[in-house]
Amino acid sequence: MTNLTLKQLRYFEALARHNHFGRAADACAISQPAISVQIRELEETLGTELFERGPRQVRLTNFGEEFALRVRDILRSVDELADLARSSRDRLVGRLRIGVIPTIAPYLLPTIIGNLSSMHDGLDIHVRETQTQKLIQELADGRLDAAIVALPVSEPSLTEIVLFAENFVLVRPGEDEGKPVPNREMLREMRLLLLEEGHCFRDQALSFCNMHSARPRELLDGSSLSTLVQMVSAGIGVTLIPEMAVPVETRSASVSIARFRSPQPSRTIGMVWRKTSPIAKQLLRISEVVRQSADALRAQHNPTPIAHLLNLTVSAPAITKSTLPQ
Amino acid sequence: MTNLTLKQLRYFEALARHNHFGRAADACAISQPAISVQIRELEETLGTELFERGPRQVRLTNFGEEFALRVRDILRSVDELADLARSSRDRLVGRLRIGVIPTIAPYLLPTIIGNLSSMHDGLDIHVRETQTQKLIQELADGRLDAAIVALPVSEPSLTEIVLFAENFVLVRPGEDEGKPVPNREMLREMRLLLLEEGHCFRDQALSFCNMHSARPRELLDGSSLSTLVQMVSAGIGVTLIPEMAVPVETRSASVSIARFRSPQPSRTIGMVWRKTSPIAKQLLRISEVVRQSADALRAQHNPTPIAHLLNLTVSAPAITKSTLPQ
DNA sequence: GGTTTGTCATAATGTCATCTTATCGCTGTA
DNA sequence: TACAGCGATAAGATGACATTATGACAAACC
Repeated sequence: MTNLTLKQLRYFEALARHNHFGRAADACAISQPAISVQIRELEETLGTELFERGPRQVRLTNFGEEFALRVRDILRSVDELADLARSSRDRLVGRLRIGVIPTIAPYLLPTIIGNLSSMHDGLDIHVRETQTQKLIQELADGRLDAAIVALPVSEPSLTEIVLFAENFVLVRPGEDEGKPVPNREMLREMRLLLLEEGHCFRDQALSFCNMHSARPRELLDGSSLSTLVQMVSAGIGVTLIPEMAVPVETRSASVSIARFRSPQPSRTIGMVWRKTSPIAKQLLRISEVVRQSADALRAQHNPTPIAHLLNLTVSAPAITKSTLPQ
Repeated sequence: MTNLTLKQLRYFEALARHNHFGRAADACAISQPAISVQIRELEETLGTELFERGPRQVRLTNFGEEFALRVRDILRSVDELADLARSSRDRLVGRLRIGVIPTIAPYLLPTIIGNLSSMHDGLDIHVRETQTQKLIQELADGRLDAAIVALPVSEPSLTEIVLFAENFVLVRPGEDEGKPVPNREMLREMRLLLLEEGHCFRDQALSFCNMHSARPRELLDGSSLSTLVQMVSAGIGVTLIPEMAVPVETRSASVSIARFRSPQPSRTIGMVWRKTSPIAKQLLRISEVVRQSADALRAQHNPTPIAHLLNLTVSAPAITKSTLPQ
């Protein structure tokens, strides 16, 4: 009692079509005994005769007719499987789940999603916005396909690719416009507003000041860059924000923006995915799109484009300050 | 580049369910390398990865998810095939195409169809009413499953089974009621109305009179027994009809019915089907139903039931005549 | 009426696919 | 660092399936 095989069903279909063992065998590019044996085994497996073998002709039985209808359906479905695979071999298809940290998401995502959607039309993009730690966990769990975070992540199971570097700028109350830019030491004396625990950007900012998260609340916690900027605007303190956030966050706040002297604080933004991800190639291509989107975005607000390589020491000739019109 | 196999799809489904090669292999009652190899080959065939193999877990890719949905559909359909076969192994199912000669059909069919339908509820019965020659041809061509005809057919490729024997009775104008029953010789002198060429009953009647179809139209041709009886009723001649037709055909005609003295003319009605028919067993059972239906039908109109065996010489004690009320 | 032809079934044998056992290599963990 | 879990790989054994050759049988043809 062997099992049903697709081969048997294919032979059956051919025989049902030709009503002739020899011609069906030709159609299947096999010899006549091969099909003969396979049909017999199929019938034995089923426990029913599918064909009525007359001396002059072969004919489907009633049951065979019914069987043939279903078999044709099945074979079509199976062939569609292969088609489906072929069509999605190179094209990225289906759901793409991408995670982004909150200090990037609002500024980069609209552009990225627009570009990706227009380039891969069958793609539906799910975005998850949360802190690095959770993103990495979800990535590892397979609940995300990729994440855009600050590097390095240093997970050996993940591929990291650099997208760009972005500087941090100082956000002060509007009336501080023109005042000398504080250095790190001075910054430590000021009331520095930062994101709450868990945000990588908080750690990056603290790191710039040579402070560590152990140092408790001399500083206030804000839940978003937007909140921080609003608090600065209200004169509560100062904060750092990534360059990319400037256009959006300072639009409706009376604050002044100042760049630090070299070495400017900065972080590297990159994209990560599981090394085992089967869409690694496509993700690499996507990372290109993201990088270009980011470049375009920053060029749009920054007449002097900033090199985006990590190990770059810019000796900024002067302070570039900009207080954007609200 | 091997072909897709049901086995591969089954293994795939198991792995998709368990996300674990070892457990999936257990579920399939095979070793782990077997499933490992088959999945790899499936992926090679498709040209796409179905699973993402992490160090700690195995997970479906996006495409794998889509694939799994379709595969489950396919596997279910395939399993249904086997179920279908099992359920129709003994039960007669689907279409039953049965042919009946015109001198039987109107009298027997209503009962037969009723009985068969109620016994096999999935059965849809197609009836073809035409002359023996065509029935046999259609049977041989596979356009019919069985036929009810007068025996013998003497086709070596067909199985014949006797259903019953039926006598012929003489139909005379109503005013002949009570007149002596003619014998064969006398019959030849009378104006004998018969069915047109091609009906077996015509030949059987002629044969009884020791006439052969070569003998031309001393006699008129009617296209149905009903027509013949109506013509008799109009005084045009006499005719023979099978006993079974009496109740129906003499209902609305003023004719008298007379039985012949022994040896009574008779014919054997039987059922035939291709020896190669896969439903031979079921047809045999059906023939039983037909026989019982016929017996019941004749008993209903004939208080003295007539033995239905072929080689039977009945010395009819008297003439049983019946002119039924219209 | 024997012979030929067409057709499917069966037998013998070879080949390839596929399974099993044994083992490796990697990864995460005690 | 050693160990345990898990999947991949290798080698040998087994089984499925193909091919060629041949048989059986009925139809068709001298």
